[in-house]
Amino acid sequence: MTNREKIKQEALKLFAEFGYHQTSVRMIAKNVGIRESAIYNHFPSKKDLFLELVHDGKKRVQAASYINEEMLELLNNPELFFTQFIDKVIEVWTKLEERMFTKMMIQAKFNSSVEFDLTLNDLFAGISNILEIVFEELRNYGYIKDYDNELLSEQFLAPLVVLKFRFLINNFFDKEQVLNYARKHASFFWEQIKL
Amino acid sequence: MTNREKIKQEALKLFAEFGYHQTSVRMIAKNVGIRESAIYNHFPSKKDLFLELVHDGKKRVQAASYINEEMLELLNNPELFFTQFIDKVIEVWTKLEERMFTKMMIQAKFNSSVEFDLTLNDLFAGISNILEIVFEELRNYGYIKDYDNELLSEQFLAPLVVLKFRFLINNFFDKEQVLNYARKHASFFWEQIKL
DNA sequence: GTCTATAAGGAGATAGAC
DNA sequence: GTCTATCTCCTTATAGAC
Repeated sequence: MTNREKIKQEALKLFAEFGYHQTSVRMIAKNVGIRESAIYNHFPSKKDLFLELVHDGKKRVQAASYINEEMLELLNNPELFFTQFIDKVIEVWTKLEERMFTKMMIQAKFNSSVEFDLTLNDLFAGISNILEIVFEELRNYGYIKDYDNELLSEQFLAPLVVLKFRFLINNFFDKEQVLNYARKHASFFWEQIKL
Repeated sequence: MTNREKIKQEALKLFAEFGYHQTSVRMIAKNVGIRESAIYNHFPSKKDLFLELVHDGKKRVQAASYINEEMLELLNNPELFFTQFIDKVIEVWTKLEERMFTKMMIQAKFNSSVEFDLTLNDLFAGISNILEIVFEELRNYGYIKDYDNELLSEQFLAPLVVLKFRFLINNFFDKEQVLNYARKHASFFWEQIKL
């Protein structure tokens, strides 16, 4: 791993834990094992380093896949589909890099310090889009009651978003516990909307 | 208004907007119209000032009432009850002081900088407790399906929490729009759980 | 590419006059 | 209680040797 990559890795870790402003270039350098000034050989400024992390994370978030071919074929068994979908979402969300990125993003969003081109909605857009397609299909099959796709998507997602925020803040989570919680909510949701 | 009160007012405003660390004692003093050193006549340190704001906010949150006698009598008309309950919650949540305090809290919680004695759950404990009582009553009356009170409470609350986070981040909201969104979700929720 | 040294400025906090 | 002046430390960033 090059020093440039190490810098990005440590920066993400520290930005996520302490926030952008509370993380100094000195801290990043120390964690990498180089001097502060060496960082400026790779990035013109602290802000540019941050923006590159945002850019990387944005691409990763947009590329994240919460669904595959096999799962789409499970749509005729919605309960099973949702179980697998939830597992996939939690699997992606609990990856260390994803957690650090989201935490860094949310902190930056809350205090209007650094401007950057990624909204909170962008973080959940991938899942929302899939959900709306899924509900459309389920409705066509006559499996669910007739509600607005967007409303259904928000209702399904909200408890998961709250769950995610909670474990990001606590900086600790038991993956099994998170999974159980998410499955319970998905199961409740399905019970409500099924025909 | 005394200078001490002014200091607290401006500090809350700035901590909410920029976060604890990104707000300097100098900024607070400037907004009040005094010199930095004068602040130390009222508070031994920046941290103490912050902790006093947390203490005040905590008391306010714990004292917040989302329900009254008349509303409890509406429990035999749950749909109307939930409409009024939602209106009350949004009314409390959209108050300037409440918004600033919550935003300050969440920022402080996300970057584990200052330690203080208030969890994110505390912020929503008041509403959760009422909801669990409400669901207990509604079940006794035979109005709703038999689900765990805690699960129902979380499902009801989650979309509202997400809504709150969203408008805190955007720092702007149209109260009518927020109300419509909240009512729509409450109405959906009621449709699902009613017998 | 990394180092040492340093600049320039902002931070929290204090001393002492009024 | 507020002021001016100041201390000490930490910040981002740069210059120039190796």
